[in-house]
Amino acid sequence: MGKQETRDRIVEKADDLFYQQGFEKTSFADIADQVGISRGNFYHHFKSKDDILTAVIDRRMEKTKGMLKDWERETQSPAERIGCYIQILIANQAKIRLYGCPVGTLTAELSKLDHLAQEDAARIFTLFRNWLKRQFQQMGFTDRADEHALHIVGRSQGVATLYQAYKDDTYLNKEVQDMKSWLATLTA
Amino acid sequence: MGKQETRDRIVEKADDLFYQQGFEKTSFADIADQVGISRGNFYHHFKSKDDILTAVIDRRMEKTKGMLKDWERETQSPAERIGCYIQILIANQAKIRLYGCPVGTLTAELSKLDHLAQEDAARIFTLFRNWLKRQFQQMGFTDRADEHALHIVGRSQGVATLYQAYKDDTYLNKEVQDMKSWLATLTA
DNA sequence: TTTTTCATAGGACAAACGTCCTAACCAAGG
DNA sequence: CCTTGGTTAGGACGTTTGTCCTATGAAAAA
Repeated sequence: MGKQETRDRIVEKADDLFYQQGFEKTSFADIADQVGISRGNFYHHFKSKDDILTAVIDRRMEKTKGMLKDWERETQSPAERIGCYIQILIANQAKIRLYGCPVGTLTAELSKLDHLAQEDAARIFTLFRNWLKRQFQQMGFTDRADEHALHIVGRSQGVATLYQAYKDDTYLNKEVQDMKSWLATLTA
Repeated sequence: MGKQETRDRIVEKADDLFYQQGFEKTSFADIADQVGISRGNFYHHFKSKDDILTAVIDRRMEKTKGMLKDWERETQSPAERIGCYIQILIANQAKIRLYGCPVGTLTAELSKLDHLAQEDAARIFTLFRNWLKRQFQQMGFTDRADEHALHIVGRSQGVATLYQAYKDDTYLNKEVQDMKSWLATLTA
């Protein structure tokens, strides 16, 4: 197997495990089991666990960029695009129920560990933030575009956290609806 | 030193460390160093690490109950009491900046670990939820009291998460103000 | 004073951790 | 064919983990 392929599979499985178990809890043995390679072989691809974390964050960045591009292609208006963002809570409902928001839980964990990569993880938030900001700007909100962007990112985070805690579908749907109403009244 | 005193000091320090570093990351050695006792001595007070976690959650429950009682004593109206809750974000600003919300981050971590105590941790949320619900009921919201309670708990969570990620004081203040405005329009 | 109780220290224990080394393997190039 | 380059498996390493055992010391009970 080529080097790149193995590397990609390591990053993919590490990504899943970091999300499902947390970074600290996930060991090389866990990742090796999932990928199907030996423990010692890791250091031919990554020089440390932190190195894998960096690769995982890069991967999430790229995947997020791709998703945002997809949304732009699939929609007609900026308001509709913001709707796509709000809708992730529903689209990823099953995973959020178990593991929370991948971005929020990782930044929180890395922040506690005082890990250097915390800022990198927060950049995924920034990706959404700036993209949403652009949508609000296109809607005509020149001054408060960034403020609105942060607002719905924050609210989504809160909903994800509480949904993970309570696993209450009614709450999730209600809040998603509420955010969409907020967006609608903003437009009007 | 009496048994109860040592036990209390262990729980107190463990509480801090679980908050600051996370449960998984915190070892017996960490706690022992903070308390100033030997590692082996732990098992005279707790039979496992999970046992300490249970004690820490109990402690947080009691402290939360005390805080809610304080708020009831210090205030005149239910709306003012809800204001106290919103204000925690400001009161605990310095800690939230570094470690996030103690309740939200713990439940998220335990949920990923598939830990039995996850439900116990979520009960601290319920403490706030039911208390807020009662305040909303006293304000006259009979039907939507619980809904409103969950709403502001969720929003606070989101603000805490994003504040921990960005450490942006302007955002924090803006969102706190926004929640207070929401409360005010609800009253009107 | 002698005896008993019990909180404590310190180390043993196996397992797991991240890291590193080396020998075997296999495909491509000569 | 043989040689080379790089991917791989497997295990060694020192450390740290949660857990447990035992001897010590001091205070309380006799």
